Amino acid sequence: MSAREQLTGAMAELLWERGYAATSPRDVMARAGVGQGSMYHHFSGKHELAVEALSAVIGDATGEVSLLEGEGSPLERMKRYLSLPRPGTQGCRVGRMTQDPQVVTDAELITIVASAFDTMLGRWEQTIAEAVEAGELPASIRPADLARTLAAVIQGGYVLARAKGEQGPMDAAIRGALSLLDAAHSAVDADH
Amino acid sequence: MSAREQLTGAMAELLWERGYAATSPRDVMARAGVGQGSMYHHFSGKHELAVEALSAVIGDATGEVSLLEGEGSPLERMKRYLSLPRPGTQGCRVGRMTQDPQVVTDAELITIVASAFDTMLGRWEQTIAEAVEAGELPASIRPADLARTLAAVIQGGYVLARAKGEQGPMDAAIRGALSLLDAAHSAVDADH
DNA sequence: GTCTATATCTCGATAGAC
DNA sequence: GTCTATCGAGATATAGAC
Repeated sequence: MSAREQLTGAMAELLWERGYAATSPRDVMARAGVGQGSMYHHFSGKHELAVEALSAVIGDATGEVSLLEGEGSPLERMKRYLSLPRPGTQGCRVGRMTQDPQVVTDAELITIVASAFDTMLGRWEQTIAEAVEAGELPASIRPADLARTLAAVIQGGYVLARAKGEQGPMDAAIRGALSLLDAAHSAVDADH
Repeated sequence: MSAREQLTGAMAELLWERGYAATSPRDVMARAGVGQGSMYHHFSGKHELAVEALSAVIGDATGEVSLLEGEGSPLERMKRYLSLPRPGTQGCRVGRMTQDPQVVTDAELITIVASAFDTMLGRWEQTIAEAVEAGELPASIRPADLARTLAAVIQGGYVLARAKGEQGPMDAAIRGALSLLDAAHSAVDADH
């Protein structure tokens, strides 16, 4: 593997483990097993390295959201995506960035994060709209709102899990959301 | 105001604006308008100053949760607390800490954060249980799960708002949660 | 392309004058 | 109690040999 790939891979790992501000170029080079000269040959500095690493991470994460477009009814797909295993105590590799002061004030980095969320929210919105049209959820549900609610449950689940240092709160938050969706589904049936 | 109070106040502000790791003793002293000698006279260092500042912040936040115990039916109280104004783009002063690598590895700080969430989740759980008993929510709802779901919506709302740099996603996430609660409420009516 | 050596700054803390 | 001076370490980057 080339030094460049070693560096972006190490940066991606460290962004997840420690965030951007807390990761030094020295940390990245040590984990990549590469000298300082290599790093500054391939990248202008920490910022550029993070841009490339974060873009790769977000490519993976965006791929996972395609589970919202697979087989099954819209509501089944929503529940399936919510139920994906998520390592709560490690935090979300994307959402984590929004709490890093150096990321939020870095126009290029925060734009990458924002557009990743836009993509995800767009898929959520579409699937929820399909569920409403199919009569699986009440017409009172606004897809744009519920998309943000469900994305927030996942992001907030990471926060609660990290606060406790346990997986439990993440799983509980998801279960609660599934039970609300089931209840909402019952409500639409009752109207028919 | 005493130098000590200036220092804890300044630290509380900076913890919110920048987090713990990104706040240096120098920053705190500058904002407090106090010299280095004063700071190390009153506190052993950055850690102890943060413990005192964070404890004060959490005292305030915990007081706000008492809205879950005021007047009105359980479901009304839940919706009222969810609807409190929250400055999304600034982030949650408590939840923010969980993404800071220096906080998570500091046993005393993360314990303060964890116990704050425990207090809040306990009040949520009790109010939800009351709503189920009162027939405002279906019996299929597990209070411990839904408590974490609704806390996660708020925490996740902050994440989405910071990603976009806008208040909108926070408000949308709350609206979506309220609409799910309303739908769940309709479902229990239908069963009677 | 990759390395080591070095420069400059800031961090978090200590020393000691007043 | 409050100040300034200073320390040792690490962050981020540059210089220049190979």
